Parts: sequence; C-alpha cells; structure tokens
Amino acid sequence: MNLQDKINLISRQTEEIITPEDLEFFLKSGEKLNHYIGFEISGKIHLGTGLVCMQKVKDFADAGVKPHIFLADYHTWINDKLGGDLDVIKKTAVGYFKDGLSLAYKCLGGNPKDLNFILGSEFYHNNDLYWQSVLEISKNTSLSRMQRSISILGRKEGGDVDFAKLLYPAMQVADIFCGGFHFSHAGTDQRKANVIARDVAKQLKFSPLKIGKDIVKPAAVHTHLLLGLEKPAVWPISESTDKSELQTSMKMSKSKPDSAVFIHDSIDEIKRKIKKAFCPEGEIEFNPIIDWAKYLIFSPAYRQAGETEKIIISRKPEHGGNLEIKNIDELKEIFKNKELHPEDLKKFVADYLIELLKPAREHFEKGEGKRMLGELEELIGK
RNA sequence: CCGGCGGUGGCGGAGUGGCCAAUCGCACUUGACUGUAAAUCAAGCGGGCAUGUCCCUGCGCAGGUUCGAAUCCUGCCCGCCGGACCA
Repeated sequence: MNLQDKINLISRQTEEIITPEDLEFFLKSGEKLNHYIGFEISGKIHLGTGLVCMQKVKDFADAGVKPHIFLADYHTWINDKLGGDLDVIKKTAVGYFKDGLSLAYKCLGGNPKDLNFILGSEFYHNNDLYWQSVLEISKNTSLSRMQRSISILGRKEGGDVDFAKLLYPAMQVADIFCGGFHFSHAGTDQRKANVIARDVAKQLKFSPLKIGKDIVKPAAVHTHLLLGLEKPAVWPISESTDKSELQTSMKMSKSKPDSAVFIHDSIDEIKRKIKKAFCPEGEIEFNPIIDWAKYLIFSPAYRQAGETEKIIISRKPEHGGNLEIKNIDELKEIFKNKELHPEDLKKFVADYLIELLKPAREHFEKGEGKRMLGELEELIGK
C-alpha cells in the first residue's frame, strides 16, 4: 500500500484529523507506528463503538499501524459507571467488553488477533513513569481547562463533580504518552483530551513521544458520533438553531434506552428500535436513519470506491418496486425528493444490520457470551 | 468538628398531622391518526390480583408521639453551603 492509500484509508469517514500534515509525517517516517483508542467500560457496546470506532481501528491496522485498545477501567471507576465498583469494572473489561469489541471487529471483516488490548489498571501498576506523567501533564494545564475538559466524561461542565473527575483528563492524556501512541483515535466528544495532549506534548520530560530524536505531538483522529434514534431535543429546526449543538444533543446514548442499537441486539430488538426511530420524510440532514446508512452501510469499508456490488432496497411493487442505489449521495438525493419512503429505508437498514451483526449476536446468545452479557445486564438493570 | 439548608415515585418537583399511592411537568407504555417515526388527541403509569368505594408496600434509615404521620419528636446516615480546627 502506498503512502496516499494509507492516508486515504486513515482519513476516510473521519470528522477531523489534527493535523493532516502530522498524519503524513508519521506515515512517511518509517517508524513502527502505534494507534490508540480508549473505552470506558460503561455498559453495553453500541454501534458507535462497535462499528464506527472499530471500523477506523481496522483502517489503521490495514494501513500498517498497530492498533491498541485501551480498556479504561480506572476511568470508568472515576466516572461512576457500573456502580463505581472497580472489581466489577475490571471483570467486565477483560470479559464482556474485550469479547464484544473483538466480535465487532470480526463483523467488520477484521481478525481480532490483530487487536492489542491494554487494561488500564495493569498498565498503571508499579508504573512510576505513568503517575509522573499525570503530574507533569497536570502541571502544564490550568485548573479551568481541566474543568472544561470534564465534558469528555460525558458530563456537563459545572455539574456535580467530585475531585477525581478532574484527574481524569490528565490520566487520559498520560495514557497516550506512556503508551507511545502516535495516533490518538476517538470520537469527536474526546477532542478536548487530544488537544491537551498536543498542547503539552513538547513540555513533557518523562514520557515524550519521539520520532528519532525529535519530540513530536500525537496526531488526533476523530470519528463521527452516530446519531441517536430518538427525536432531537429541538425540532423542527429553524435558522436560529445551533446546528453543532443540535448534533451533539442527538448523539446516541446508552442512557436513552432506545436511542442506540447494541452489537448483540436480537433481530426483533433491532427491528423494533429502528421502526420507532425518528425519521422525517425528505429530511437528510438530521435524520438518524440516513446517518446510519451513511456510516454503517455505505461506509467505504463495505463500498469501496468504484465498487461493483449493488445495494438493493427492496420495496413492494405498489411502493415503486426494488430500488438500486450506488452510493450514499444517490440515496440522499432520492430520499430528499421523497422518492423513497422512510419505512422502506428503515426496513433496509434494519435488515442490513441484522446480517452484519450476525457473528456478534450469535456469540452472545449462547454459552459463555450469553452468561457475560446476562451478568452485565443484571448489573446495569438492563 | 460546628452551624444553616436539604434528602418524596425513572427524573425534576409539590405536599408540611387525616381529603395522599401522594398535585404537576418530563420520561415511559398502549390506542387513534399518518404507508415509518415525529406532532396531535385519548388512556395508563408503586406492586398484586378476585381490577375493587380491594389488599400490600411506600415519601433517606431506625425508633417514638398520635385514633391517624411524607408531614411532629429522638437518634443515625448521606448531600450542598458556610465556618472552625490546623498552619
């Protein structure tokens, strides 16, 4: 694979690369490159994590960058997820979560053996360098900036926070440097942490990131946050609506039960959730189903440029009969012109996902997988 | 450690001795309407069943006063705010 192919692969379907120049610089350097993405063990794995993030992980792997999946058990503990019980969190991390991400990777055609999992608490154990880095990062970041950064925990700025939560951003940044990761990959909601990482990069003495003798900044790669299936907080939208705010308010969330599909949802569950999803006819901008079609189905992962495979949306004859679609732009155009009814689109998306997620679903519906999932559901009250 | 305020259903938030299973809003469920969803309207929304002017549980926890307590008293736990101590 040549340089440009690698750049294209890593860049596609991203919201942002900080910076494209750094990306190119790393790929040109000839060094062995490391990718990183960290996950809180906060509950069931939804498609944002399982398909969108893991697809990008696969892109990195395919481009020859070694992928690392950081199971952030300490961060999860700090963020009071899973009852704030560290033992439970650890168990879930190395059990359910690791398996779930591996299965999701498999659904995408990847080989789970390529993934390198790191458990936070193990990584930190007897690791002076790590804690020194946490302090060094903290010394180079203001309190107010840390306070602003707690939005990366999925919490509102100025909300109730205990002090540990202010440590979280510094820890996340230290994870990047101590792991020696050149690429920090995350959803756009994690932008603040990655920007802090870049801002402090050149001031670190204990665990700087280096290419040759030069201290460099880690490149940040931000992937899309899938839209939740529920009606947005503000609707209909007007000219005064803050669109970026609307976008973030629409993000899929585990706390909103039916806004997300999980990688191991049953066939009926997938159908049910998608059927009741918000999907205004002719609306292509803030429409979760269109969004899902774009990122989960017409993603270049499955639809390579110049592809030959057809995508067929089946319809009853009285509704126009089967529809052949080449790419997402064509789909949007047709939908916008109301030539495709939302219900037909929904059925298509649901059927596609049902098929795509088959390996994950089957793993978690029997044996050890079922047991782990059951335990987790018990814990989070389903 | 001291003081002030506060802890009510999934959430927000009323109620401050009986009319309270607990106003109201949100969320949720169901039905009507749309070839989806949304919006709108109607019903339900602690648990149980024999579905009733029925039973049980219930307003941080544990006791107490009273014919009767979410409401009063005592103790404890937790939260927020302020102060003290320390320096």
